[in-house]
Amino acid sequence: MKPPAVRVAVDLVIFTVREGSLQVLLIERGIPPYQGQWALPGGFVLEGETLEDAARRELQEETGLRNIYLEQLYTFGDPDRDPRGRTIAVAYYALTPPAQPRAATDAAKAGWHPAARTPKLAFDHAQILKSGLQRLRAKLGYSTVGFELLPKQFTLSDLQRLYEAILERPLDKRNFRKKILSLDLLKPEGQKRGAGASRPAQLYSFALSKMKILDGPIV
Amino acid sequence: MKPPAVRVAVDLVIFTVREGSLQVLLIERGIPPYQGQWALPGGFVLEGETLEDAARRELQEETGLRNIYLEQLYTFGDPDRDPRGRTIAVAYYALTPPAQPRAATDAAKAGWHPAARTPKLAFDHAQILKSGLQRLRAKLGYSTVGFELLPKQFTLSDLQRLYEAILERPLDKRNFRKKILSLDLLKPEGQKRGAGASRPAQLYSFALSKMKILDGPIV
DNA sequence: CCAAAAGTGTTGAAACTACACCCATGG
DNA sequence: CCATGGGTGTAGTTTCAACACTTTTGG
Repeated sequence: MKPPAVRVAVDLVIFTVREGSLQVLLIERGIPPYQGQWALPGGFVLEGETLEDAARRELQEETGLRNIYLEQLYTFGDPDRDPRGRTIAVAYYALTPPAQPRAATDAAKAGWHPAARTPKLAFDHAQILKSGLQRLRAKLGYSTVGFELLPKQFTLSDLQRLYEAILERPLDKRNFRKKILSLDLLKPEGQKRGAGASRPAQLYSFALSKMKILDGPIV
Repeated sequence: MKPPAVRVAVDLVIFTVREGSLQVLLIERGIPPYQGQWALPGGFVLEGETLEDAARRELQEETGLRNIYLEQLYTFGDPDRDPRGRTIAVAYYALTPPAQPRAATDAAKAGWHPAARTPKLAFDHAQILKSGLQRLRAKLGYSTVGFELLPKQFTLSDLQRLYEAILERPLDKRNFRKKILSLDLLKPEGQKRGAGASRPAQLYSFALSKMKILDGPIV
């Protein structure tokens, strides 16, 4: 028996935190199969491209996002996951600060949806999204991935709200701040956040340029 | 540009702990490319097969091992990773108690090698092995994967030696035993291990049928 | 002066680390 | 009786969880 030829796609679980909830970018499919249904952005791996190259190209083509955090998640290869024929999907997840996704090149609608309550998804994308969620939540607890969802400058309250939105549980303010500051990962900047009638908050930026796996738990 | 057809392989990082060290199963390649070099066992995914099916089939064909712990690791897809043409490899890792690998069906030599010092490996298998090692070490710390490397009955010293072999550092005997027993994962069996001129050790078996992610760290 | 969010310490409980001796057995 | 590995407890330290009031600002 000789190896069958297979198509290989990359699918992207792109997360952001907006309006107090974790959201995921979905595309409304313009063509069959699953025409009119929502799906994760993705596309086929081309000749001469690494898997990560393909993921970054799709990211750029479908959303305009570039230079954001990207990590391979899992590979889905059930023989009947795509009605058009054998296709395996290498899933990646990506994290971005809140941003307006550019319309996809093929004019399909793209938009943010709460990750906990999406519309019905095409293919096995519900399962892919679920793994993305699991991974993000787990990694939030022992790495600095969370910082990839914030703009360059942010307050400790911003960071805490982000953790609370993703983990879907409240965190103790004093303990959270103590823990984060003790990690020595943040550089204080100038004051701001005069927004609203309240005391302005210290702005910080992330001291590291790359995601880091920590020795102990954050939360 | 239309999607190119690609071949999809599964490669297996099969670990065991033997003679006090973590070892990995390697096959000596009988055919080009990399003829005569050592490689991870693996093979192509066939029609109608899920990825995990393919991995279990290869496991069985190449080593005779069945029903052992198997988990997807990472997918490697660099365009030039196989000189024969575009091939992506979905890597799995597997854990087995010490066992004699059956000769592979194609009569290639198969054998255990210390995971820390293997001969030069074919393809990008050194990189695949490295991810397998990383994952195993990480997962040892917060899950029960370690138990998959032991026979049905074992002593606490067996378990501790296993942890020490994989992590390559000594652990405190009293703290280790306290921690493991407090997890309430082990069922005591009848005495034994009269082997040698020393006090016989309590035998235990693993109380769970599946690998479990724990709430806190083991080590 | 009021509303809103920022900022700040302490205390009791739990978990972790380091550490040394006696026990049961076979030869 | 000796060598070998099995088995056991405590004390000091660190980490964690719970908890409430004061500060700064804009309106």
